[in-house]
Amino acid sequence: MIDVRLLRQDPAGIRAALLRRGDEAIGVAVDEVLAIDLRWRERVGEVERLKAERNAQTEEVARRKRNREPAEELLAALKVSAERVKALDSEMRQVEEQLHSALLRIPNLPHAAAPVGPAEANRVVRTWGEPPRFDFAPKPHWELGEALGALDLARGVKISGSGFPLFTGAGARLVRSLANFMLDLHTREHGYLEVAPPYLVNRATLIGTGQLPKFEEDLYASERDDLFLIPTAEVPVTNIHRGEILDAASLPAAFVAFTPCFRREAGAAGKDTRGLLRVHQFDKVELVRLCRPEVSDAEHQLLTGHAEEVLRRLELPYRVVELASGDTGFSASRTYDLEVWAAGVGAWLECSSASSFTDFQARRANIRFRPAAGAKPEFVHTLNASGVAFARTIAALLENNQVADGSVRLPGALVPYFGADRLLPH
RNA sequence: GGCGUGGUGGCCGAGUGGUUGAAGGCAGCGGUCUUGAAAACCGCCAAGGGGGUAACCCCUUCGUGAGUUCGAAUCUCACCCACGCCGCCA
Repeated sequence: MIDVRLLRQDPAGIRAALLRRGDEAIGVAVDEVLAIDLRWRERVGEVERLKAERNAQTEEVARRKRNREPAEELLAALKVSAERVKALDSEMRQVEEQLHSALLRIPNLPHAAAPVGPAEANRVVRTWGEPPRFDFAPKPHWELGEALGALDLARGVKISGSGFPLFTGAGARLVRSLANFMLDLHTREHGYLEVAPPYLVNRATLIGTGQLPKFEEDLYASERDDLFLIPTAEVPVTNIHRGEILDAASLPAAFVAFTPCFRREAGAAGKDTRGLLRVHQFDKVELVRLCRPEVSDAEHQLLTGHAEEVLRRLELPYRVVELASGDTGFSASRTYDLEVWAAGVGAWLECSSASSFTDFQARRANIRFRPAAGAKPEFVHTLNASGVAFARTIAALLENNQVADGSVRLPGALVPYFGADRLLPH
């Protein structure tokens, strides 16, 4: 949620900044917020003056009752003004509700340093590693996975439908190895606290991180309970401290969680959906940080580095892409995508998104900290990054490390977790 | 699912329908004392919003919403949540 006071102070500037996202509808939404805010402020003054008057008269009644003085004529007048207050107050609260719900639909301000424009303006900021060369035609991961007995997509379809991969044998073990490898790296070397959060969350939680109210159709829901399957661990983990005032000494707070992620991918049908490229359920190790506002840019770089380290240890060539304003997600201010090279499909696959949310989520989720003892609470800044998502990483691992004999080599970092240095065909 | 108990400030915990934004305690902050610290004692300590250059003034908030009343933390109703017991179950 953006700060409505900033919007009041500099409507033109905020509007222009938001329009860097390239969506004209945002301008309309901003104008709507400004109009509602104006209406709200017109009413607040009047209602509060009326209430102050009523409160004073009510106190006078109390005083007279105590002194056993008559108060009949006051009581009659108060009956009338009480009705009036009630009417105006409920009208004002309605406007307030409108303002709040309109504000929840305004995206975050793009970071000043982010490139401006649509996805085509995304900028590659660095590249690591060399794409492997083959003296044969490298196969895509879905062929490799089937041949290795690691992936059974057809039966995943039977059980649940397209986009629900079934990992088997060495594939399932690879999933488990990756989870342990990443969790160990982030907890032992990067200082994260491991958490195992709920996978079903309520509306307040999803509003906190920004998935609701605007993107309900992207979520799987258990309607009877009004609960939703998490699209990412960012959602439950960022909400751990929702509604709390944190001690400054506890910042930065750093959490890591291994969870499945569930995405309906409504509207994405047919695009890059072969094999593991775009699925409805995938596993992910997620990093979440809460910090003081003044260090959030530095925290963002640090966090991105933590995610990159996973790919380096897995010896996967990758590039870091800074998203342009128009391609940055609703809640994010600035995002670096990590894209891993996959030799079989011959493409860069997004396997992590490292974002800074400034105070946008903190404001929605009401996560604050006290800068010093006795000082006013302030909103924290929130950040998160995948560290990293499994499905596409597995695709890249299989495709990049395939050998002519049909086996797949594993990077040294995974060997102790997997218990072997390669996957062998059946 | 059934029955029961309960939701009050950063935390614990009082609270007869009328100076209760809310006793008391803990934590925190400032001070006295002390070489320093601890202890003891004294004082200050909620959040959000509107207005004002400022001092400051005003409004709201005791799970949420509605109701009764001139006035609700307190009374009524509905809902939500937590805990306990029973039932079902990994």
